[in-house]
Amino acid sequence: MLDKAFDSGSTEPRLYRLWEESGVFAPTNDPAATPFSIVIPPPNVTGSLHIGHALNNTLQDVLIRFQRMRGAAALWLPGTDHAGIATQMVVERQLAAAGNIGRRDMGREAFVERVWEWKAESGGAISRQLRRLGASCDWSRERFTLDEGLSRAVRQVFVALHRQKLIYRDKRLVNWDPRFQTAISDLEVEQREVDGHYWHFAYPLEDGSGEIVVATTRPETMLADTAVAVHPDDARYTHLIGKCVRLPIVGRPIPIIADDYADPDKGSGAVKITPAHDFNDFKVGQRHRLPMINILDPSARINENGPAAYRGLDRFEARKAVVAAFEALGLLRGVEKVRHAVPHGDRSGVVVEPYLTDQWYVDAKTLAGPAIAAVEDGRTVFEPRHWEKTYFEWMRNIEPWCISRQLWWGHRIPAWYGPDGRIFVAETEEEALAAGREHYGCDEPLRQDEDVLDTWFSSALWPFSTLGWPEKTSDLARFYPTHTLITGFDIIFFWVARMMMMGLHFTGQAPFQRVFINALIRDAEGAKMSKSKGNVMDPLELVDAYGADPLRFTLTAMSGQARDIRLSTARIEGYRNFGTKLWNAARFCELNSCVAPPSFDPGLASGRVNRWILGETVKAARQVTRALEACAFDTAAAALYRFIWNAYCDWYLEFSKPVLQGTDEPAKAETRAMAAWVLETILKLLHPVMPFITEELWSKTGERDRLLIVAPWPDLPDAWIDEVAARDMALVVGAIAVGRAVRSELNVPLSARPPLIVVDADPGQRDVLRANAAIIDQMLRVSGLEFQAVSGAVPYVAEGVAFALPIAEFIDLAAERARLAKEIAGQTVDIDRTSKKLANVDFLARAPEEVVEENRERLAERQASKERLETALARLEAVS
RNA sequence: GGGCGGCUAGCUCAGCUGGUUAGAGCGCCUGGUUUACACCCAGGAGGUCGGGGGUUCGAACCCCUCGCCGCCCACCA
Repeated sequence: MLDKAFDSGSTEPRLYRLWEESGVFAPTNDPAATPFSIVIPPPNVTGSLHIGHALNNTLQDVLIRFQRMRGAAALWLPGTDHAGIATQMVVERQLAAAGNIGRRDMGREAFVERVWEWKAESGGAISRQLRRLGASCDWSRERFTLDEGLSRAVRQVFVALHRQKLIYRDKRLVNWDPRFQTAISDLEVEQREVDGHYWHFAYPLEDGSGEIVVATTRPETMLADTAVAVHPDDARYTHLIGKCVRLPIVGRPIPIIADDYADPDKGSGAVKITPAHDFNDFKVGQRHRLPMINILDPSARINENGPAAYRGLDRFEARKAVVAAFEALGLLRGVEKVRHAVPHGDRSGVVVEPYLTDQWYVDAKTLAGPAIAAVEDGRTVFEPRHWEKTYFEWMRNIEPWCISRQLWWGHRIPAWYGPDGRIFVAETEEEALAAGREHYGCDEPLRQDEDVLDTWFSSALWPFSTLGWPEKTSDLARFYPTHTLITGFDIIFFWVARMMMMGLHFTGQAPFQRVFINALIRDAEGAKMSKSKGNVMDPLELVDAYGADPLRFTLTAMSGQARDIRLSTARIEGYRNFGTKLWNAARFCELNSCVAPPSFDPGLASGRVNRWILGETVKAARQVTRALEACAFDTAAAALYRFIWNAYCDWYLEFSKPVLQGTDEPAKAETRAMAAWVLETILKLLHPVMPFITEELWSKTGERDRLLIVAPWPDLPDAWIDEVAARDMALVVGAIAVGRAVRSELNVPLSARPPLIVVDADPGQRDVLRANAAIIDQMLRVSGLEFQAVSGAVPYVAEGVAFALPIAEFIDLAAERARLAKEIAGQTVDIDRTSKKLANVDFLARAPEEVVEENRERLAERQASKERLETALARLEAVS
């Protein structure tokens, strides 16, 4: 006997263990099975499961469970990302909290060892949390981006790209994060609106003939100015081009140059040029071969290139000092407050500085070509399609990708430097030394590059490195390219684009056929969830409170494509109730000994009600299947909900009661079998979204030869759809539903059991109603059918059949009059609209014939019911 | 400045390539101890589909325009 309700707390972990131990998460070895693979977007190893992960991984799990049941060799490959900066931060913070010495004092080797220790202790949290969600990943294939295999792939890719001149070392401006003291890529820079000032400074002309005014929001950079630019056509300044100004404070003469970059409409029209500390100025500096003076040290303090009085000052202190100096010199020409966007490091949160350093770059432009083409010609399709625009936009304007990071945790760059600075790029130190020997003619000591690679460099290889590349493994042959990638739009640039580039370059094939972009989760008010706002919803707490299934169903149902998801517990509660509803339906079946014998062939069922629910089941299965094929997860969830609750529970099980409680044994047997068979089918169809409750019911409602997780997906023949049964049952449903509304509106007590009078129906309809009299009796609470009109009965129409309920003694005349008037008004509106349409010659001439015909039938039907209602109203008036 | 998405019932959202009276869940109101289920059952109220214009026999859906809301990219003179 099933318990009163499903206990998720005790059942879910038990079932997950059962699945995992049964080995069903690994793809089948059946060579005939079509491979279907997904690689997980590897969460940061430092991470814990947040609600976004819950959504993303639920959708992946729905898809992989669906494919597994369909018989595919379904592989969901899990793993984690070493997450350079994030992880290094966590461990450094931990060291600090424990009062230990810092990273720099520890030294590189000891620190990295400490990070590995940390990883061993607490790095697996997110994998455990994914299990609680029910994620059916193949844990035997779990990968980590710093694993030996993946590291080897990274080195090989680096060396190959270097050899192909697609990786190179360059001295240019980078975004420098002074807190972490590392370069970061453009994508890791986040613009934040802050309050600041425009300071207007006068630079005196060297010959004393006047001054030129420039404006800046970063006064400290003037210490590194090497020119002032004006527009060549700016009449105010043409006479000054070629002259010099004497840079205040510093005292250096710098030229006034002509460059289009200067915009006559902005400020004074003259702009200070600081090539070493501004991206635009850098280009101007290159054009004019200006000196590049770097005045900042790695922590953004003024270095030895600044005036003595400023050395060692933090950039913001230096800013104040520079402004004060200008004021003291009488050269401050104005200050305005401005609110402007300032670049910040997305991890560190501090203002980043354009900074002149040597770094490694990937020639992204070249790699982007094939990646753009693959999406253009549809080898890879984004879902929803509009994200392709975003992808193209970025890919077509891509900049060189700075891949070196001045960190310790990550893949160390496989480049070695000789005593003369010559670079040897090789996969191993031995190879580098050998190359050095060949070059120098003797053994020379080489020093490996201190830097590590951007975390996203290894992630870019994820779809093939995790399958064993560069080895030609059977997994690689079988599961690459992967089928679908499910991820968030926030990492289309960071990750998806780069996987496309690397995948195509190294394997010749796009790494996935389809990229499904899932929405972003917000709180019930629409705010982005963040710890600082305190509005985060912890998925594990939600699992504790409601179970994994309701959370999964909620996320699936709300995964509509084009929008942010606002999550509320009310919704989760609703789907918890849905699970309970299913549980109780199963209890009902159990109570009524509903089991489907192995020999049961639903197609041979003869009962009208059974043939009807069979057809509905086929239709529901079609809908769910089609929706999941198309990643229309919300549509699948809606179809399941409707079918299970509104068709199976509300109608079919109610219809079955008179039979199950009756004495017609053959009918009883068929209904028992059908009820059980449909329930079984429901468990299968619902399993991808609600795996736990369905697996539990599967095991408790019948003798099973296998787990539900590997049961075959329902593939039901259309021939099982019986349109006649569907039409017949629509009549029964209509008679009951409309009749109930009449009773309720007229406040007829439930105890009243009048007969149901069938006023006007054709013989076939009468037969249907007669055959279902027991159902109608029970559900409409009437006492049998009568086929003779009685005066004073309250009429209603359903499915074109006229019914009446003799309930005169209960009714309030005024209420009934109001009801009829309202009904008539409703019909009148529709009749007017439809007849107007049919009177329109253009409509008749241009609308398709079937639409015209539909409207004709509709009009006739409405007019008939209106007449009936009017007659009834007239009779009522006569009584009163 | 460039681009994207959204604006449909009190709330959260469905409504595919234009064609019945625009739907669901939650909430609300009314009535229910019908032996699967009160995490339930039955019924009900509630929307000029952001505004305006256009195309069309016909527009929530297509076009134009305006208005909000959100996001992405660029911008620190």
